[in-house]
Amino acid sequence: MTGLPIMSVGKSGQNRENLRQHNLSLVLRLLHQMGTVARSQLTSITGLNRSTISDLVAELAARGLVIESEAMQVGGVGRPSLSVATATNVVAFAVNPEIDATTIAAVTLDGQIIDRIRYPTHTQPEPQKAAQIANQLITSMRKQLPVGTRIAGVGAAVPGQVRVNDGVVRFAPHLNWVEAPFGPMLSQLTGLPVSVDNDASLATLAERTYGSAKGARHVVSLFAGSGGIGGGVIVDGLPLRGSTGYAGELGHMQISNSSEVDFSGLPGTLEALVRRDDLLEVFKLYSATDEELDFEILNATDKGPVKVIQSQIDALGRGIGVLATIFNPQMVVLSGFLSSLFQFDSDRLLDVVRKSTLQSAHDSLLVRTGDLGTKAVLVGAAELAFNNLLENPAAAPLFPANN
Amino acid sequence: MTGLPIMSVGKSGQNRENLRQHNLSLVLRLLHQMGTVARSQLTSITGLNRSTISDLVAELAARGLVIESEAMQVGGVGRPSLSVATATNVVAFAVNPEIDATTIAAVTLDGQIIDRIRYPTHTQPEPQKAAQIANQLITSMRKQLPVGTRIAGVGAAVPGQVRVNDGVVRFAPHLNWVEAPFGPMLSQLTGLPVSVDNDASLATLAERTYGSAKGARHVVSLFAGSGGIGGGVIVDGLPLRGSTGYAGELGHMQISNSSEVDFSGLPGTLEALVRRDDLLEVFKLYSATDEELDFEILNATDKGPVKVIQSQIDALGRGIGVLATIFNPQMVVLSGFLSSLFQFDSDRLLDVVRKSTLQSAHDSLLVRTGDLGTKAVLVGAAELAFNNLLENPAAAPLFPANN
DNA sequence: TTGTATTTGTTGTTCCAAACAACAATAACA
DNA sequence: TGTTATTGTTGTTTGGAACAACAAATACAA
Repeated sequence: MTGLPIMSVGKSGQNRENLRQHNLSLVLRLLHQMGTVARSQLTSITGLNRSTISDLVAELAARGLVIESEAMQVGGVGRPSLSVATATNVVAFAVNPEIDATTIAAVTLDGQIIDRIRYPTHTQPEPQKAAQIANQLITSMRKQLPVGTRIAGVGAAVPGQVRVNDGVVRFAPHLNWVEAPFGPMLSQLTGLPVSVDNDASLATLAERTYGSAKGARHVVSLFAGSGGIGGGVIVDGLPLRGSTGYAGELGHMQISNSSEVDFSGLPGTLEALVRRDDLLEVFKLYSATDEELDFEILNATDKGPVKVIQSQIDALGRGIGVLATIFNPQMVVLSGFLSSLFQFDSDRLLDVVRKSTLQSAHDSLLVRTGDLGTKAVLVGAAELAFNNLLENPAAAPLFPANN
Repeated sequence: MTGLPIMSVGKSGQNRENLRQHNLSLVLRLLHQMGTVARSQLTSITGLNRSTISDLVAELAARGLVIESEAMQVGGVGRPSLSVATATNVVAFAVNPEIDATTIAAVTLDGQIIDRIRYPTHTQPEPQKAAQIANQLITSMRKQLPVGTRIAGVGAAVPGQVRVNDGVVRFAPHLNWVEAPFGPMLSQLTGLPVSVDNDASLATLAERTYGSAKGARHVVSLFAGSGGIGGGVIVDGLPLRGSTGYAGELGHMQISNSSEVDFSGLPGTLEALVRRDDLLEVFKLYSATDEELDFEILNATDKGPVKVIQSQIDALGRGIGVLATIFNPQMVVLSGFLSSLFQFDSDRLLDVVRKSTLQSAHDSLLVRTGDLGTKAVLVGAAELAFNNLLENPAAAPLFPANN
């Protein structure tokens, strides 16, 4: 019972530096999420003293991360409080390689996309090629950013399973990538820190920070696109990652005895039962944008399509029920064509959910559609890139846009 | 974008008191988990300064929570380090009402059960009655504890869904309790603080702290008894509770199209497919202890029983696969007769698990049996009761055993 | 046995971030 | 115009962790 240190608490003692870092991080995170906040609000939200907030904001301003402006609030008694906002010249790059295109965006510290390029490719790019494309796009975008812009880093959202620690894409079936060190490659090329994660997990993060799950502490999200069904989970305010970073692959959970297999070869999973291709087929389409598919679903009346839609709604409902039972979240967020399914017959979906969910967990459950659409992945990827800065505002490096 | 505070960070700014509290809590938690630790180890584990550890330990000793003793380590160069251990006179009571008995235990701060009473009942007790029984047992046990013993509180492990915030048992099918305020009742009777949680969640906590999942940060546990299948999840070192406290009801997740229903009326769930009663029936037993059932399973050779066992193994494997895909845990811990199923044919179980788990999440997955057996629930309940003390060693109240 | 190197505990001092107190600034309102 | 309420600012206080110097206790080599 003695001897070996059994726990892995890893230097979690708190000293003065941690204290300051924690508070700086807290203030910057609040501004990051809320955009503009009065200093007096910061004191009441954090519980810190007026003078402490003054000091913290001054330090953040000195580092060029926030800007103090004249009071904007009107109506209250007493001296008007100064407004604090995130600096507009701090950005992160978001990278999203997909089967038919690679997209790049520049996102500001308050979550606004200020620039965006979509670079179509004929075939699915090799990892090395995708990294080169991304680097070129970033390089050219970097030149066009306003002088004085500073870059926090790069976040990549990949449709596949990602080892978050080292930025290696373990398996991305739609890109045909296996054990691809995309993060290190792109970091090498750009000279910027690169973080990589699963696209659906990042979209979830974006919905939590700016979208329909804003501020929620317990969220399950399902995200469907041409690349199957992805998922993301927020537990107590933080993304669920699991021991090696693969947690949240909600599309691949088996919910039925069906022998239909998904893109990873598992039978009876949510992804095997709720398939974009099956919808396209019944609508006699070879390909369609998300908007076109949405239109077809919402206007479906023929028996064939309706039957397929209903069967997918039923499977989706069961999946949601399982997740709600396991996680007891405040809400479930649906994106991509899943929100079309929801809107087609929300009563049916909610009914299936109710029948598949443990009563207690169902009581306060909300099912919603995502707010951010295709922005979610990019904003989420930028979130990932901003994380270092938000975690340690005093020490995280910033890079010049043009040198 | 301004105005309303959107986030719910709730006074999370850190001040000096928090700092001290955090460090006291950290040290006490380490001792709680590791039993006896050298002071020099505390410095290296926490990263705090030697003199700071000295100060913290002195404060904890002054409050009677820890004891410093002579150096026990031998062999090293240099001055031997003093040993620090948790005080032996601080205990929590664990309460576990079940269908046919109510069990009480006194557990020390280092997780040892020093006293235990099982009080059989003929019928399932009403909440009020169960609270009275528990109070009587606690009162009599309180008198027999050594003079000077101090009590941190009471933790109750209930086989059902518990609203952790207010100690109300929302639904416990085996006890036939609905919306029963068991926590407040017992607190009223005993005059002690009472916390309540689901029994399987607490057993998981115990396995994480002292059992086969000791020190693991990502654990899924499945726990089977006469009351169906319960579950518990540890995410990043902390129990998963969900937004209203009902998370982790893993037995009630639908994994198949079967129409068999579980105790909560849901069809096709893990609990509906892995049933103790089905095993008893095929063994032609009316009732059996866990040990008897374990013996029967491990020695089964007849075609009928083997077939049932195999079918349950297959369902269990699928359930584990779903959970491993969702949570990507380091390990899955099986307790109760699930460990018997595992031991009967571990190859078969692991094979099913492999086929139901996303490859990435399967790579580093361990499946283990629980170490603590029936102790787990009681130790876990005591953990719950100790939580206040561990969270804030300087402020949490302690109560005398005999007055 | 003695001396040296090594590690740990102890004590007094230093340092730093947050709290606090007093005052100035700026609004609403009577 | 004076009063009240709220917020920002400045200088001081405070508490807890780090630090430095020294003492204590061991292993090991000479």
